[in-house]
Amino acid sequence: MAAVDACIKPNFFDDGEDDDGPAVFKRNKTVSTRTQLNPELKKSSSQRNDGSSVRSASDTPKSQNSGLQKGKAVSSAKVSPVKSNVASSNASTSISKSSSLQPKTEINEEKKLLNKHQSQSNGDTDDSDDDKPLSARLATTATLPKSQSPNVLKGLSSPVSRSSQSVRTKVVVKKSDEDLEDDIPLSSKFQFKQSGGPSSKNSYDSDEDKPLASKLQKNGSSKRDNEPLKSFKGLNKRPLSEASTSGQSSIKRPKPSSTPVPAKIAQVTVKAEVKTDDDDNVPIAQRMKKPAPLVNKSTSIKKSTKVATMFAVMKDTDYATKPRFIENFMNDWRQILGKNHIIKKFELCDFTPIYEWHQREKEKKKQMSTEEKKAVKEEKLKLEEKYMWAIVDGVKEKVGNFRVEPPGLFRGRGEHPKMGKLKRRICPSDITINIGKDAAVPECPIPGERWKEVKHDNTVTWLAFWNDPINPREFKYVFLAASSSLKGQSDKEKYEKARLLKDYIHGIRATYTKDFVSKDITKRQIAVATYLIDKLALRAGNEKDDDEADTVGCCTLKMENVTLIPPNKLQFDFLGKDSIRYFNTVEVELPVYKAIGQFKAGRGDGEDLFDKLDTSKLNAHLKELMPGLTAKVFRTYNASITLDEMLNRETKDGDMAEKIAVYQIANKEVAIICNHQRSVSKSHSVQMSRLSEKMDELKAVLDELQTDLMRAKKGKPPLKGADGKPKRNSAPEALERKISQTNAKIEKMERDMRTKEDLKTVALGTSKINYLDPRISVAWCKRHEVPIEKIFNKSLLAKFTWAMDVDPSFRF
DNA sequence: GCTCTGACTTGCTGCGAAAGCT
DNA sequence: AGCTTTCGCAGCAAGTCAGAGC
Repeated sequence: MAAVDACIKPNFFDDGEDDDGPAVFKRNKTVSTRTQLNPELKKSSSQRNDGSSVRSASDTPKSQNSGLQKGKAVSSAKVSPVKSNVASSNASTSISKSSSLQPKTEINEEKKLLNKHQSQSNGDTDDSDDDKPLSARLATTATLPKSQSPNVLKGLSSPVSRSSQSVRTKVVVKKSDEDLEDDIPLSSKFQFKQSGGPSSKNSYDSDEDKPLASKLQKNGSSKRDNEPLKSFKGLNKRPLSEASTSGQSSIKRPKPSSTPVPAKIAQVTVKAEVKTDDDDNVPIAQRMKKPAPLVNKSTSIKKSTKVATMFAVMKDTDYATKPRFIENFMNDWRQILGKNHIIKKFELCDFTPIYEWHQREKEKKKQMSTEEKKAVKEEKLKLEEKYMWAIVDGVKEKVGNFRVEPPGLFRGRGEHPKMGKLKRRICPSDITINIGKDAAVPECPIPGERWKEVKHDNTVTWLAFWNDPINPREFKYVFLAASSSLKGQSDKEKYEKARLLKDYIHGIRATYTKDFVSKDITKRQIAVATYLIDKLALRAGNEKDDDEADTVGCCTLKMENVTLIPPNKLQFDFLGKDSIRYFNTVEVELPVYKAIGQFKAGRGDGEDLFDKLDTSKLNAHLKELMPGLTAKVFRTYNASITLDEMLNRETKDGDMAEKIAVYQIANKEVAIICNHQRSVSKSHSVQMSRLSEKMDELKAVLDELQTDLMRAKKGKPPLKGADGKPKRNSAPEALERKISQTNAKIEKMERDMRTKEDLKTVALGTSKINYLDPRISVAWCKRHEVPIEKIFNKSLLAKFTWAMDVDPSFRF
């Protein structure tokens, strides 16, 4: 495995039996990762970090395969958001990641990064590597010395994005452009240049069936009361600012594959325009190195095509019809096309051919035999195995997502101002890795590139991070998997804290009840906000920037989000996290109702309901009431206590199915409290009508049986069946039996239909994963002899290994 | 005391596989 | 066996919240 440090690898693979199991790593260490849990630790670490200096190119450990690298002045120069720095000096070779909090931790980790950025001069082949593991790409493309077998990837889908496959066509690539090109159907590239036919005008907006269209909508609708969705105003608060920044690199997301398809962009001919500066996203050092602008017509075309493909594959989604998405996409695409390109207007582009090509590719993939699929999967797994594990304090732990995100168009949720922008490719030089001090630095898989930085910070849990290309002030991290003991430990701490709230909750409620009428308006607001968070499980509601979707939480509720309904009801209507609508009318205590009335008095829409409050003030106050208490603890507490109480109240001595139904009802209750919604499946209505048809049939059968029964009792023969054929005589007892069976069927079907309808917008999984103390479920299963597998799937079992040995008498 | 940064948790969706149904 | 529905999971967006920095 190319990328891995020799000494690391053995550890990873040799002891492998437990590799895939939900191995339980028992460790005693309890240091917590989170700052809050261990303030001291954190503090010191940060201090330390600050003190350290930023590594400059020269500091980098030679161990990185830098031989080749062009020492780019690295990122240091560029804004690295990272405040810290590397412990460079000591850099000696060690890099393994450290994540553990313990001093001696050493995590070895292997990481793969995908970028290719500069395919070294050989430049050719840049076939859609997006989906290949980096190393594989290298192998194929170039010089990677120890790389794995060259064509391993054939036919594989990209590690980056699972569903797509890449085009293996060869393309001449020049360095900086590569990014965009991977995966674009070659032919489409060609097409680009040719002038597209007369094409229909914008088939684009016309023909789509927008399956997604309804999502927002439905999300919006409240499941609690089926109220029609109101429309929310979009936010366009911000004019696509940095188009320039983004424009730079390329991207692509779809990955398709083999067959080149002539995708044409309708009436437009794409001109290959030479864009000299299109290597914006190329590390400076590399650019310098670049012999000359290799960018030429063809690369530019490829790039453009890639970007077009990214859009084309989204043609049948809701995004493709959103003006903001289109505008952002066009702005970024234009940057790639260049100023003088003939493509100017979105409306004149026909993305259909690319879209259709993509559909064909998907279909092809679907048609593969089971064996072929299996083989591909195994192959992929083999290639990725080395990136899947880290050694933390000597224990092999599973790594969470070890892939960087492939280039693509940003799909924000709700009315996100940046939707449609190009998400550029992430390169090694974007990535900071964190490994044990003594661990060997994982080899940078791309010749000529190097990691942005190698750190040895054992006070944090991340293994690697890079800046989010859409919002460079933010980061994307690689963490250990949910099943790791590190995560399990913090999960457990989370639930322990929520349990602690049980001991304080009465006092807290008494306090806020008293403060509903406090003279101090801040106090009153804190009291009311806490009440809402407690009673309605609202989120805290941090402030948001204008370049994010316009959503709110408790502290950021606006005047118009809460309506007073006399005598003492409040109607909430707002978009919360992920732009999911929260619509709920609740009866509240009169003092709360009055207080809200006061807060609203004399103020208008757009203003904050809690103008004296923000999340830090609120949390600071909560902390005075209970150590470590913050707003989100209430959600965990209320979810878990609800499950615990419902399970214990409702479980009867029934059969297994009944017990599980009890669990599901409780789970549903929690999901509703937390407002966990899902979009209605596209086929929901079809499925429902199918069920009702069946129901009608059953009822008809029932009627017929009843008639027959009546006649049989009178000694008459049954009437002819619906098909006109005569039926056999049946004894009344037999008919009665059939009737009761049919009734049972009808009842069951009615139940199923109700449940289906009921749950069509309710997502049960989120609460199970994040809010329900697994010990409640495990203990309940033990008490009622329900196999835990009926409640938790494989990954939840792995995630909750820490909870499995709980005592059956455990109560939250 | 406020803003910004950084780290980590929470959340929904889409896709492919498994399970269920006819 | 073939089709439909559900399940499981990866992907990645979007929250929360602590602490640094000004």
